[in-house]
Amino acid sequence: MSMAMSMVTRKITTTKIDFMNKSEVKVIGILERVGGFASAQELYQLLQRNGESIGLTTVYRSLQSLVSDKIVDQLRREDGEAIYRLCGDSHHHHLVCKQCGSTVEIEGSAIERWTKAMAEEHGFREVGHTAEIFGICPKC
Amino acid sequence: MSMAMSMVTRKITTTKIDFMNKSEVKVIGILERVGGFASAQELYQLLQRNGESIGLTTVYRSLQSLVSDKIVDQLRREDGEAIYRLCGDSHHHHLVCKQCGSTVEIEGSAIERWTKAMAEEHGFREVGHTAEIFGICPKC
DNA sequence: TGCGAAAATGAAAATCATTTTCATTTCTGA
DNA sequence: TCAGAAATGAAAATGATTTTCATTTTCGCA
Ligand SMILES: [Zn+2]
Ligand SMILES: [Zn+2]
Ligand SMILES: [Zn+2]
Ligand SMILES: [Zn+2]
Repeated sequence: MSMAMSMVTRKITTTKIDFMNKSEVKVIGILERVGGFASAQELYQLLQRNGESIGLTTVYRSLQSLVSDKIVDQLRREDGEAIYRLCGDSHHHHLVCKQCGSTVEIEGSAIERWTKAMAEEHGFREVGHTAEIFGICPKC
Repeated sequence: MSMAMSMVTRKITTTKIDFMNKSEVKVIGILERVGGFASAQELYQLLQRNGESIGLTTVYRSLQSLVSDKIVDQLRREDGEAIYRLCGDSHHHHLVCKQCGSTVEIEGSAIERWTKAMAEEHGFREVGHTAEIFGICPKC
């Protein structure tokens, strides 16, 4: 559907290696710096602050393309806004303070196993998950 | 509407009914008829077709209220639209098909323990959590 | 090197779910 | 009965995302 995608599809006939266009490289660059999830709007603002010349439309288009090429993961915040991150960033979860908003990244090997087990038990494939813990931190 | 009546009769055994207004009862009635997830817009249209007099704003307001009372579950479709469904009383999580939207309620004792352990480890109190699994179901 | 086609870009408009505003109606309890 | 509170919904506002479309850039090839 997207131009970038059809281009990739066509050129991939022999190898998986292909180039991305300028905008996609910029988006990947900022995602790298962010190191985790960010929304399209946030990425756009970060790029602006970094002095990059790129339009919001193009940020959205690049993200779409990167997602459909499996280079970027797309999830949803609780309010429905889409958030993106580079595939391969280490997977983790969050412990968030309801009061002050401070966040702790936590490892979730237990939850990873639980997810896998539940999915298998019900015959689901291509499984992903979300898990966040909310509470009140020691300081609050 | 007979559907709503049966609902009222059933819910009277709980304390929840005492805090529900007319619109919330209507919304619960249509959710019962739907029997699964539906968006606010869809519920509104169904209510209209059923000849119910209720505004879209009120549907949204009722859903918000029911969600915060833990009577209704709120999830997100892949496109970010919120979807709702009547929820069992006990705490549970969901296994949702990305393709057809079918859902399975799952027990999460493992994840409950994980949550508690993580919270304790970091000194958090008054802890709650969210956890959903997304994948493709056997039928799809 | 130059040209025409294809791809990329982004500003502005459109879309669409959701929220807010606010005036009106309905309910409640003394 | 009546004043204040709660509920309602139409219309406007919001905000993310998509679409449109005119312009610019890149690419393939002679
Ligand atoms: Zn705190
Ligand atoms: Zn995980
Ligand atoms: Zn399915
Ligand atoms: Zn749980």
